Amino acid sequence: MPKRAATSTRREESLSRERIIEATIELLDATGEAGLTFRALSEHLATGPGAIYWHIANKNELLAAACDTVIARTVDSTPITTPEATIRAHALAIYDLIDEHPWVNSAIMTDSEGNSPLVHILERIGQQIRLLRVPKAQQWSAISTLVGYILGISKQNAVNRQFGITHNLDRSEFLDRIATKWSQLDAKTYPFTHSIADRIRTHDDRDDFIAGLNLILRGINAPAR
Amino acid sequence: MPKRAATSTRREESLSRERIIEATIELLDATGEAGLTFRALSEHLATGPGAIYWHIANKNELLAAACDTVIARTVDSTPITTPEATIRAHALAIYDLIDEHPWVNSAIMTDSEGNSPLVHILERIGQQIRLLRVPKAQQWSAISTLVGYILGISKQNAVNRQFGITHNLDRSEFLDRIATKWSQLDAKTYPFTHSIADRIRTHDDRDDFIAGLNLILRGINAPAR
DNA sequence: ACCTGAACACCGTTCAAGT
DNA sequence: ACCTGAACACCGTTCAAGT
Repeated sequence: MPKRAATSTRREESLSRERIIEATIELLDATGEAGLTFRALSEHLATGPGAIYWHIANKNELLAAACDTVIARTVDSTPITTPEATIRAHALAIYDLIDEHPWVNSAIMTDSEGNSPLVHILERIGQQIRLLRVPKAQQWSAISTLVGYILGISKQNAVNRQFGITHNLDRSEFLDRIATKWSQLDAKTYPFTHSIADRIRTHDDRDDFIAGLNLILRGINAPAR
Repeated sequence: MPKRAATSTRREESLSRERIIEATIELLDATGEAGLTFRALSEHLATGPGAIYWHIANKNELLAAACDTVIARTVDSTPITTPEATIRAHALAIYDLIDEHPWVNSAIMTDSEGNSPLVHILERIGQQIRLLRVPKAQQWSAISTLVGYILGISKQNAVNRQFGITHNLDRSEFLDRIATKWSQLDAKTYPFTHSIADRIRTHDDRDDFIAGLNLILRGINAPAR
């Protein structure tokens, strides 16, 4: 790591894969996924759009590499305590990461030059599954369910939030509209949706995420029937 | 429903929202999400790209409407038996639907002209949650976890499968490459990933999906600690 | 009222030409 | 070896003009 105290962008530095990825992350955070264009990125790097192709194969690889960098940073900086608490902490860290950087969504399952962002998550949570003394035969379903749940919910949450932002909707107003719509549904054909219409107004997505996580952890710990 | 025995496309019929959506579904199934362009669609309908805008606001609405149609059909044609079996049946039906029509992925959370595809799923599964005698206070977390899990995993599965198809990878070959990559990781820093490298070779995504579903259902039925 | 299709303002990617 | 930027083959969307 030869980089040191590079607070702002320096133009004199030559192009490099690392520098391109750093600029990509900045651009994605600043302008969102739609804002990442080769023209904007090359302008940010004070070069031409073609120059980037010397270091990176295409847009997919660019996104994947940015994603991998950001996931690794998050996992590495989340503390390890007791198994269940560590799983919760990592789950929430990833949830919050994707919430703040919704573009991570699109690239988390792809891999850039061989190693996928997924492995960082898999490893950390897998180690805790072992510590919970889950029998070897059930470790796979435990880990695949957990990781699938964490990524699945986090992704959806990010998409929803982003949708709200791009259509600049006020959250409570938005939920209110759904609640109203649901309570206007025919109570005979939609009795359940009707009955929980009010509940959606006060719900918190992050709390729901934790509740589901607890449900799964309870299932992992419960004796098989 | 005035349509009857319209086996192939008829040009004489005038344009309509319904006809456009039907053509959209056909085009999406035939050529995938990338294949849905206004130019291709208008050609399919023997008209110009501008004509579609008379009936539909934009591409988002087009996708949302196609998605809603296809979800409603699936939910309506899945049988209702015992609560747990019905939840499983619907979960799998949606899993398979998204697997077969991966484009559903992009639109399932949006809504077209007021009603979201989500409501169909919510209602059916919610009714079964009630029949399981889940206390009122826990119904919300149960339904949001279940629906979140079902959609989350199904979506990821569809993305993965689609990735495999567009890069035309042989599945077992692809898994083999991941397994090899994982087993080549440093066993000290990646002990867990290392240990399950073999497991990934034989795993079945649909089985994992069911296993996770069972874990959640077990958690829903288990007594709170 | 409904449809047409040229035109506009963008994309990702390529590639001859430069240094 | 690395960079430039014009050019290519596309997009979604608009809108004057037609019927």
